[in-house]
Amino acid sequence: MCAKELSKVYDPTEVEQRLYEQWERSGYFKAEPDESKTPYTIVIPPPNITGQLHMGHALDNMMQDAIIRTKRMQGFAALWVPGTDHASIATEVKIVDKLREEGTSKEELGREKFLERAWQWKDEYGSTIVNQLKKLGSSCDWSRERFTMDEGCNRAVNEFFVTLFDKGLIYRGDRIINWCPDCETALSDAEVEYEEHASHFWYVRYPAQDGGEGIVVATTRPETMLGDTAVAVNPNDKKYSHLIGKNVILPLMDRAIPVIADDYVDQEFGTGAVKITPAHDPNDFEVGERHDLPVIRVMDDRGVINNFGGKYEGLDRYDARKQIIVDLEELDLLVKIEDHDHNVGQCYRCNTVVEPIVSKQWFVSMKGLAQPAIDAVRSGDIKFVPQRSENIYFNWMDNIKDWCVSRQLWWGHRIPAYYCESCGKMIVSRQMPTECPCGGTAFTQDEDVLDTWFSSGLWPFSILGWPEKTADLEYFYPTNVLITGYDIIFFWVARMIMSGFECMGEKPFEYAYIHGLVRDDQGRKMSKSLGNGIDPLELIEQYGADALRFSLASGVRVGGDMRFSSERVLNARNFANKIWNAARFVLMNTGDTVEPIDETKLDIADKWILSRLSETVTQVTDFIEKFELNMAASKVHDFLWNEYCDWYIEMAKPRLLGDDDSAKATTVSVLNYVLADTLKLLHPFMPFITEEIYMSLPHTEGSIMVSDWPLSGNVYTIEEKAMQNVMKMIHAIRNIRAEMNVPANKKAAISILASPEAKADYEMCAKYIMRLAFGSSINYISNKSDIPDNAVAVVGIGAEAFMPLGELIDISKEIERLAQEAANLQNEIKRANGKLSNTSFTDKAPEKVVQMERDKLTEYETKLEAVLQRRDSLNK
RNA sequence: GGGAGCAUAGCUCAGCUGGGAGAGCACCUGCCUUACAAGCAGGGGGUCACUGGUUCGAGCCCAGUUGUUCCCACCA
Repeated sequence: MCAKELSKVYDPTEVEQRLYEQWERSGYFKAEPDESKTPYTIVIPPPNITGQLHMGHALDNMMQDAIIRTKRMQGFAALWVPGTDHASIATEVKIVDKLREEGTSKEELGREKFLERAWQWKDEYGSTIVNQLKKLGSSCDWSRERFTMDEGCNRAVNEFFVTLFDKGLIYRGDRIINWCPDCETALSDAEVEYEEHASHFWYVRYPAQDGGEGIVVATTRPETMLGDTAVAVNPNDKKYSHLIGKNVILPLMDRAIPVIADDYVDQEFGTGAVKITPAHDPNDFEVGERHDLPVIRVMDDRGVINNFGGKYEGLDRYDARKQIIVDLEELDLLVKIEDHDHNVGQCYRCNTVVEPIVSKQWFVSMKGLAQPAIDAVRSGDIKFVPQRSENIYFNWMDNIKDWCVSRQLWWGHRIPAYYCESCGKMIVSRQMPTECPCGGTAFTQDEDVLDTWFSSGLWPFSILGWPEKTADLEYFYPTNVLITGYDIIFFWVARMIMSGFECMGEKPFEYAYIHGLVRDDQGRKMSKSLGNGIDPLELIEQYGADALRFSLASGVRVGGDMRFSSERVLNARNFANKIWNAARFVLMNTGDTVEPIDETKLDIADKWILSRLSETVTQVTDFIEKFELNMAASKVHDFLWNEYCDWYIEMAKPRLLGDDDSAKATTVSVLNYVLADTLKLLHPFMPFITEEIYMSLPHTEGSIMVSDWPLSGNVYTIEEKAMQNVMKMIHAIRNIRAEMNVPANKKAAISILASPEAKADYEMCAKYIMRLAFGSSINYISNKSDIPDNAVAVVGIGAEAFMPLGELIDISKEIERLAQEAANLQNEIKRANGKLSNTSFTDKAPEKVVQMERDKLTEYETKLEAVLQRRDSLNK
């Protein structure tokens, strides 16, 4: 593009779309096993097919993209595998809702037709989220896009299931599980969310069978009493010892149930007596097993009382509760009601209060699987970033319980267990068996499907070909970093680690980078119900993907949540515009070609900026390596804006306008090369604008995506230091001009009296001081006698500057100002002297620190001398 | 009950292994200085939550207190 065509304001919309299409066509996103390169692999946390891109995705994917882009430029075979998750329960809930709207139901449709609908749904909506990820600029290898329910993933699921079953690590049995009466399926413990609800304790008397007073129990769920099969007390509890072994009458049901003794009961809590409902409470279930109690399940799958609930049959669980309380009151068996806040478990998908229910389900035995996964993190084989997020992991893993993996849903991987239609024998196998030992040849597959996370837990290797031994798997596994939020450590991260060791015998990733949540500007979780969600797509449309990405990058704290407001994006947009205009300036001054940098021709300003660039390259590279993207982003930002634009470009102007062709050419080279390297450093965060500019720089070839990551270059310590002093002087001059309200367009003659050591530096920078300190002329003087009259003085390091500002100078005020400055310096000198005369400081502090203090002291003393002399000379 | 994070300018947050408190926004002053007013130059503004300790030296390390956010477990 010709420089003249660049508009004054950067317009991201057109650029982003065009470049993304170009990138996709170019094949730069693709990665193949390449023995000449080192692999670097990231697998995407597959978003749900029902999903809409939200800020969490945006953050997550920006980070992955930034890292994979960096690695690609650093010469790795960088692979980022994308895909989507079938999200069994989440998707099924949505489809069921849709069917309800249409006036039908999944039962009416039947399994086969329902699944057809589900696949249609997937085809229709699964691409939405993918297209949204593309809008962000994600450089995934789309040719490898996967789906957790595709054929390969299904093979992996069956393989894993059968292997675990054969090892005895998967079993089927009646256990207490969390049941969602709305979704009508079992849930795993991780799928239950607890929330505090205001509720009550109901104290109910169970009269003794022999007509005695009996026993009072307290309960938060009175409706479960219909299924009580005992009352338990602590064996050491004297107040109840006489009842142990006797029977009490279960009210409303008129059933005699025993009073049993069990250590589980806390004498101090409630009445010290507990009603035992083995079918509806996990603790009671265990008590029941110990005492061989009957298990009576009184609710059906919809949470409605069943035929074991006597006259309450047909009532919803909450209606039954109300009725039971009324009835107990009438019987005078309700002793009292207490207010009680109570944590209730809710389904993480539909928020319905879950019911602990005994049910026949499939379980994975976890203890054995967990051990190698725990060890790997303990030993540092897998590293969590930040390290403290390990705590969440260990806490879960150390207390891991068996995982209920069966779901009474249709959308998902069907459990590979088959039942012989002749003899009922169960066969677990990779494919439908052909013959049963009994001779039967007809089989029915288990109705249930597997927990979504059963398949996503295999993601890092199933998408590379497992259980086949593919070249991809060999080359790209284990992956390097997994980036995700702390909210799915249990669901996903932990399970991938376990399955990784089980299936591959090796960790699935080296680093688990755990980031926080994106919150609104008041620190609240973004949610649909609050309506405080910020739509990343709207932000992209308004400000551009680069701006969104940069604002996210500069906001991520390692491990912490981030507050987000669109103001941040506005800032990033302004930054994009700043870059754009810097580039515009460079291109306006650049011809068709750019000479390579000739070190022998470099000016002090060139060396300064190159030195600063080198430092920036080191830091940015380092921070990205440590996944500290916010630091990396802010370093490039500061370099580009505060050093390259504010100083270097300004210093380039007098040279570009001058008539020294060689200096002009050198300036153009440095401007271009430094800009190109800076764009590269910025590319991981702002891929589009950097590409757009990079491709228009004459000395670059091809796409920035596949350019080489910058290496740190020469550092010019001496020039950097000298330049710094000059910059300080310029700053001081601007400062005093502003103080005296001298507008920038009113130029002043500047005389500089420099020390012999600093003289050369200040002379070299004449043109810069002239321009940046608003000089009309500049001359270097050697004697105090040459100081112009009526001049204001600025004391810098190694030099003093004088500006006759004519009528603006009030001698008496100037003397006052100098006196004030002298006082400040004296204070500093006093402080430094105090420190340096403290022997414990000089003895114990590192030499470097002491020396720094000495240098400061000398500097202040020199300055003070100059200030005092100046004051005295004005006084005369 | 167990555990973790956070507390720094009016707001949002940086601050690396301890060595004179920073940025952006907001505010004030002056500038359309031909890359950029989505900008430039300058400025004001902080008892680094509190208390104690370690240290020559603490925003940073240690102990405790308060406030706040979150995670886990769960008592019927």
